[in-house]
Amino acid sequence: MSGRDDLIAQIMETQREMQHHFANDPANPLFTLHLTLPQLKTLLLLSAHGSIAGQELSAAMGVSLATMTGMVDRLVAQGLVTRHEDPHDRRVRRIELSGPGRDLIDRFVTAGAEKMRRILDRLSDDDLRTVAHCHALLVNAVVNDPEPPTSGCVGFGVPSA
Amino acid sequence: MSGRDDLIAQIMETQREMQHHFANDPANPLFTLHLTLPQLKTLLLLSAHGSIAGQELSAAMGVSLATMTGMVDRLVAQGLVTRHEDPHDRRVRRIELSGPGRDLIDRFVTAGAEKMRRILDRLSDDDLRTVAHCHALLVNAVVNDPEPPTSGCVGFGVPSA
DNA sequence: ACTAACAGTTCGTATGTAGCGAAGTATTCT
DNA sequence: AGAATACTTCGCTACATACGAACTGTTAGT
Repeated sequence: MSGRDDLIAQIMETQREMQHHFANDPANPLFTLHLTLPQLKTLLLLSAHGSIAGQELSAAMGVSLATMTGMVDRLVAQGLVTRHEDPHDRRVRRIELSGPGRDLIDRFVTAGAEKMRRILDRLSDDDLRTVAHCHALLVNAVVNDPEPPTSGCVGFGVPSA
Repeated sequence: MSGRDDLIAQIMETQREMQHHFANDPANPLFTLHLTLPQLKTLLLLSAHGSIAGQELSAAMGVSLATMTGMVDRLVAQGLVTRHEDPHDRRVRRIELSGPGRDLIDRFVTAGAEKMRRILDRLSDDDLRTVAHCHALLVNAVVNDPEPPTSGCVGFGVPSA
């Protein structure tokens, strides 16, 4: 095993440790979320796609159009999504996150930010620069990852720098 | 605004960008999970506590004991948790994650690890050392955070590094 | 203009889960 | 022995997901 492999293994292990630490935190929003998993999946899909047609959304969710209608009805009722007629084809309904829906997903996805900020506040100037440098190089690599995102497993074991 | 504040704001923003990137990934396990949110909450609680008594678990979940019995029944039926009589008090049932339950939670919490590994594989030796150093200092800060974990919001916007 | 295809909604049906309180059973404590 | 405790079962309610069939409105093709 090379030094590189050791370093990578070490990084992966510390990453894993941190992820578990956060997942187990009672402040994890999963502990207070008042949605069902299919609803959360829907909101995440909308977050990824922006505006999407009903047909596409039901296909992406893997359910029938009739089921999707009911689900969107309930999300609309909660004010988390909006539904509009497509300007180019009046048969089509375009669905997207509402402001509150976007806020909820953002808070959910970026959970832990306050704790992270607190930790950054306590770093020395040098360490802070190291972290900033590290983040900069990793965000570039993550966002520009040439592999199709089907090969990895993602979730709120969301790795970051 | 000081240079430190700028650095911190920059880190938080790149962090947020990465977290959204991963959350939107179709490989996010939230898109394929066949559990309900209360079930997932239960599993995460068990992950945090190890072995826990039925009464404690129902209190932590904020539901009645009768409800918790049903929920644990269904998780036992899925092979994700085990239930045993407490050796010190035969009235008490101790519940804990089974092997498969532990695997599922680990995979869930550390989702994205494969993509992360791929990215690390492509870093230069110098950059890899930077990331390792950064991880080392942050994991220490995260795990030893003196603040009670009630003040922050956590989830799979799980910051790392 | 007419017809077929398409997108979405409504309706009826089925299933599963969460949630409760009351009653029952087994165990522990006084 | 009796009271308190921990859990389970039962009966009930509510909600959400999921489906296919039928329906309505719109678009595209002839």
